[in-house]
Amino acid sequence: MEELMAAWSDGSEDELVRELLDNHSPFFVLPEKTTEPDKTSGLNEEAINRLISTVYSSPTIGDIESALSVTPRKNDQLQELSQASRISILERGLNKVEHKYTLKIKSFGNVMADDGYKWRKYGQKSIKNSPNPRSYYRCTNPRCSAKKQVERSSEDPETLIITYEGLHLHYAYPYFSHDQNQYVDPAIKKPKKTISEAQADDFQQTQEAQESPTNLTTGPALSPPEYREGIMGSQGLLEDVVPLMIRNPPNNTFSNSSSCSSYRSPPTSPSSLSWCTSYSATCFDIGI
DNA sequence: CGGGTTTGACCCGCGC
DNA sequence: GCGCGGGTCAAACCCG
Repeated sequence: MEELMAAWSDGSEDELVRELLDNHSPFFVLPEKTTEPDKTSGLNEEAINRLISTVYSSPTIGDIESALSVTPRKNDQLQELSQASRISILERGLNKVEHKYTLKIKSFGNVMADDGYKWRKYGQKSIKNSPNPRSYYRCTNPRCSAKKQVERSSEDPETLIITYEGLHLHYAYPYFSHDQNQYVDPAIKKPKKTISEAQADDFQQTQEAQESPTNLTTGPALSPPEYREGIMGSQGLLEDVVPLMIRNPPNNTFSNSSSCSSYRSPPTSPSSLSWCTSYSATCFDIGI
């Protein structure tokens, strides 16, 4: 496992750039061209360069904020919710420390915060001087090294502190779902309930996660049912997040977080870039 | 049964 | 060297 982790953190940028330059790659949708009927002809040099530079640069708070300020939705209800969520996100502060992003959010009522990714809990530790433990999660996709830590603020028990590490912009919570069944494409098999339900005692943060990452795109036209059928079948969704998400410093100091975008499984999909995204929700269960 | 959680052990870096 | 704290592992456990 270690080896694997190490392995996929090498040469990721090259991989990415190659992918970016591939006009036919289904995994990248350039921000301005997403609505273009014919994607293959829609890529221009400028856009490519922009993406490439994006890949090679670190994300900034500004990037995230601007991403969050996009309103790609036509769905009124969601839009409304999103708006509120976005505001609350930005107000509460998103911080970047080193290569980690920390997000503080309030757990308003039974609103559940969900980032649309499926996480697996792999540890929990009690924190010194705090009654609340910290939970450790990692992306369920074995190819993804994205991790997050969730803990409750000691000052304000209502506030959750989520620290994201690794790719996939897990550090940005674009939208929060209030309603269980938003965006559940009937054609899509409903994801099984996860983690959350089982233990979302505190915040009852249960819900599907269909909506979130999609909205991160700076592009105008990505809609939620990007979650095409085939949970494992579709590896996609990179288009959901790629403009912001895939950013690694060129040097190796950040190596351990380049995984998602770099690893390729030889025989299967040529571009297993971000299918880390699953639509199953994850909730914050911060200990009990 | 398979997948996810619990939870104590283990590892490792750091300060003394 | 030692203790401490944060992070991870992994076996046991739980649950649909």
